[in-house]
Amino acid sequence: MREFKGTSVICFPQEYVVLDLETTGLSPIYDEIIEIGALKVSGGVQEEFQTLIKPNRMVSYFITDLTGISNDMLKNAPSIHTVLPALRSFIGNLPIVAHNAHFDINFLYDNFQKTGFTFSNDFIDTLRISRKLFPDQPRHTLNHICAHLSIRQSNAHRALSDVMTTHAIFNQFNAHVQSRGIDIETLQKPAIQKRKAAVLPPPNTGFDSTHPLYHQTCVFTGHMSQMTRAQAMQKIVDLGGIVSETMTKRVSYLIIGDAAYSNKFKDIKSTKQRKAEQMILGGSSVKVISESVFLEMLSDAHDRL
DNA sequence: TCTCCTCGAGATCT
DNA sequence: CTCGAGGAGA
Repeated sequence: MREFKGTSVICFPQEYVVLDLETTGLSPIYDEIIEIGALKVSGGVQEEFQTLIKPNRMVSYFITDLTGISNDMLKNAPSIHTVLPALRSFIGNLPIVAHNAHFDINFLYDNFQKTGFTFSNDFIDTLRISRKLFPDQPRHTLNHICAHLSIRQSNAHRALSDVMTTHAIFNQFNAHVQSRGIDIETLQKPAIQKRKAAVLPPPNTGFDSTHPLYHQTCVFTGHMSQMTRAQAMQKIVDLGGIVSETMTKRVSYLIIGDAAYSNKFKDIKSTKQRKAEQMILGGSSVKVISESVFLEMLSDAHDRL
């Protein structure tokens, strides 16, 4: 489905089309476009595209309330089929800039396809860029970004107005990247995956030397159901224990998460568990325990406090 | 240590 | 959809 859909890219090209749609709802399959707004930036010149579109069914009160677009306003508007050819030539092969671009791209793709046009333009999603540039921001809606960057919005939820807002955001993102010398390539690539869960030093120095985990080396396998692996590691460190990544002869406990494996690996033991069983056959005293038994050992520590 | 895969959580558009 | 976590295998 949507075999020829373009790629989501992160870049700040010289030429592009900022675009926004108003629709009868969120579903590209069941809902229809009622307004198109676009701004083409090409060769240092800006050109606007704006039109209302008459859908085949009524616009709900919710949408009229949200956008200010009423059925009466759409009464004499052109149908989508008469608008699409002009939009297609307006856009050309330029990349599309939009906020939550998949929403607009999917609507356009489906409508273009029905009308016999191809649409495989790449697209630049300001939502995605915002999350990359400002990961500490709690939200990345158009409204939140505007407040954060001190951008003034006018007539929100009308297509061309939102286009201008998105364009202002896009320009500020560009300036932010330029001024800080942020490498676009590193933005485009997925973030570097952390291999190890971060574990902080224990808060206390006086450990309970009688606790069963004290000075014991522990290894995890499988998904924990009651807490994250990082939290479990922290518990062990806080009790004076040691966390290891690999099964070696100095490991005392292998802790198996209770959460189910994916269907594909159901009933298949992890390599860590097989290694532990081999070691036990060879005379090792490593103990293989379930997550629930591990949790009991932790609560045992609470009883002593 | 590295790459590839799967899964779940969380978020945005009208 | 995007991303991070975690497992598997080399």
